[in-house]
Amino acid sequence: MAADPSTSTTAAPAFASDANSTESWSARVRSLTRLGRHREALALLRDGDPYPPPHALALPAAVISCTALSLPSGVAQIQALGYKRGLLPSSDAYLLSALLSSHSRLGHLRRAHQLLDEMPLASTPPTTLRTAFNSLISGCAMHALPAACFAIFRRMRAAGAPFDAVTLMTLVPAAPHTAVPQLHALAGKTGLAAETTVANCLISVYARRGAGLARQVFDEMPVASRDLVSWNAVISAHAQNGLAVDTLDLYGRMRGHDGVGVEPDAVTLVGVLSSCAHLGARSVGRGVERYMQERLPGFRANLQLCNSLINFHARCGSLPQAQQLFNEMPRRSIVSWTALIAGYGMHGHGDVAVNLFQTMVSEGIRPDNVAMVGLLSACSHAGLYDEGRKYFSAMESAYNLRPTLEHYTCMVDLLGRAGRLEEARELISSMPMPADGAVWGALLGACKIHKNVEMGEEAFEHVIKLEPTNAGYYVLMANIYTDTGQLDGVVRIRAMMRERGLKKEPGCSYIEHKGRVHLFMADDHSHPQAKRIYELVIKLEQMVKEKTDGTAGTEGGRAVEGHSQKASGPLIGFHSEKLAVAFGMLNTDDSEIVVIKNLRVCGDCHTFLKTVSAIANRAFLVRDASRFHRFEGGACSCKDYW
DNA sequence: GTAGGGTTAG
Repeated sequence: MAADPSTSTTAAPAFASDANSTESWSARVRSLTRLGRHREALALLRDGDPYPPPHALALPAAVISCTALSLPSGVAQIQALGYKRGLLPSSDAYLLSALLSSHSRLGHLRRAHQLLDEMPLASTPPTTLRTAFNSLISGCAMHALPAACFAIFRRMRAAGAPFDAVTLMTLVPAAPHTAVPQLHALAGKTGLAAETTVANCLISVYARRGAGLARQVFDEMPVASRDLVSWNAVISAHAQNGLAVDTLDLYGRMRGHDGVGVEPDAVTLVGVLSSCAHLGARSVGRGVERYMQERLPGFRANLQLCNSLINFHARCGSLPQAQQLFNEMPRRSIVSWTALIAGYGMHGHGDVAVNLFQTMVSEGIRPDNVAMVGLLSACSHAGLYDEGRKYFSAMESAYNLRPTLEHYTCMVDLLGRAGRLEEARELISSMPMPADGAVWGALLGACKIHKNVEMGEEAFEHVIKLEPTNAGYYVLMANIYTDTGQLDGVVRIRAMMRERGLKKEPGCSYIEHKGRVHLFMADDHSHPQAKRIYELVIKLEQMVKEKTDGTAGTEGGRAVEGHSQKASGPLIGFHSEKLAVAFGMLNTDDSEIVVIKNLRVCGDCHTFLKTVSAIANRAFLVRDASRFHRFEGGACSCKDYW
């Protein structure tokens, strides 16, 4: 074995004055292995003085180094040496475990089993048995052989070998989800569930199927036994399952009293930033960014963390910051590109998104399904009909990607909003898989824009079969009837909703001011400044009415939120975004007012905000459920296409 | 000295 010249030179001085006993020689091998300098470790073992022969302490390290370098013949040599010196089949637990793990990692599971079979079960100490079985189980887990893991575990118990936290930590992630509660119960019975590592493992595995059980395990842990990994696991569990508010709540607790002695790391922040991005929680996210700059100086080298930050900025209205971060990254992944592409898409800059995508491809990055969703939705938001169609068909022909339901949803949205409703419906019938609620919902949304009752009814029929409890679709259909003057239809839909006990999701908007979040619901009077806010909205309504008199039309949407039975009343709607914007106007001078909203902006509010941006000479950036609208000088960045 | 837990984009 030749030493790697680039690293062996650095190794020499450290050991130059070392004694020549076999122990210190072995210690040198072990330490090189631990440092990941595997070639040097093996070179030392091989080229060192063969007499006296290497101490037993060097052998497990040598096995690890051979494994890391994928050298099965080296492993075999060491194993032979182990037999020759009587360390095997069972007297040196460390060598045994290292060999079992090595054979399993290298995919030689039969050899691993043989080694286990040779062990004299009766005369081997239980702790040695335990590590031996654990090693083999973990090897099988690494090769995604869950059945083998459990077969060995049964054998382990039959042999009377005790299992421990490591056993459970290896089995739990390998187990089919239905078996996890049984392992959990076993952990409880044996007291192993109290081990932090076992609990952490249960949290992360439960998290794959919702946050509920993960949270329960976390909550049941004694506060003092929660370590950084516990917090990261529970925070990620909520972030991954879309529970952004709970994620931030947990983060707050971690930073406060409950997390004493635990400092967030990059993993924590990845989950937190993702939730900030979803919520539009700008001040929390900026706090995270400051924390990174102050406490994690090397964060730019952390791809995942940078990607999360790009996504955060892009989705929270700071495209320039997202772009700058992207430019400064030493290394980028497809995730970095996708976050930026989707960000430009959300802001209506479809052309930029398409250019970025082209650059990405020209740099040799092959698009994946997620990148295509970002690109197609960017085309959709910008009305780039031809590009959207081109890239959709390129998925299969150029990139060997099979379109998923999400891609079809984007395309139905793109075609439908472009007014090509028939084409959109044809696309649905050509799909190789059954359409889901989102696909039909996209068609329904397009029918709302183009006031097409017949096709809307067809889409509605499908969508409520697939998602009978999603109130948003009923509201959409009702709005189509409202817009086309079919009030009997509106009544019918309302009756359906009542019968089914469905309530439309309340609209809410929020704005951050001086580090605090000000949340507004439709027709909400709870804000301390409510009186002034309403006075301003009413005054602006009046001004807007005068300015747009006769030209505003009845741009639908008044049934979207709030008390829409007043739809026939005066043209005053206290939708949440109007309240939030008014609050911003009252409390700031000339900066851009940023509002985050949970539902789509309705046509009335859209007209209102455009006009007010001109009257008051202010810029408003509103993120609604699907994209950004930037209102300035009487126009919106969506060019009224949304 | 051996076996080993948490991570992003739509």
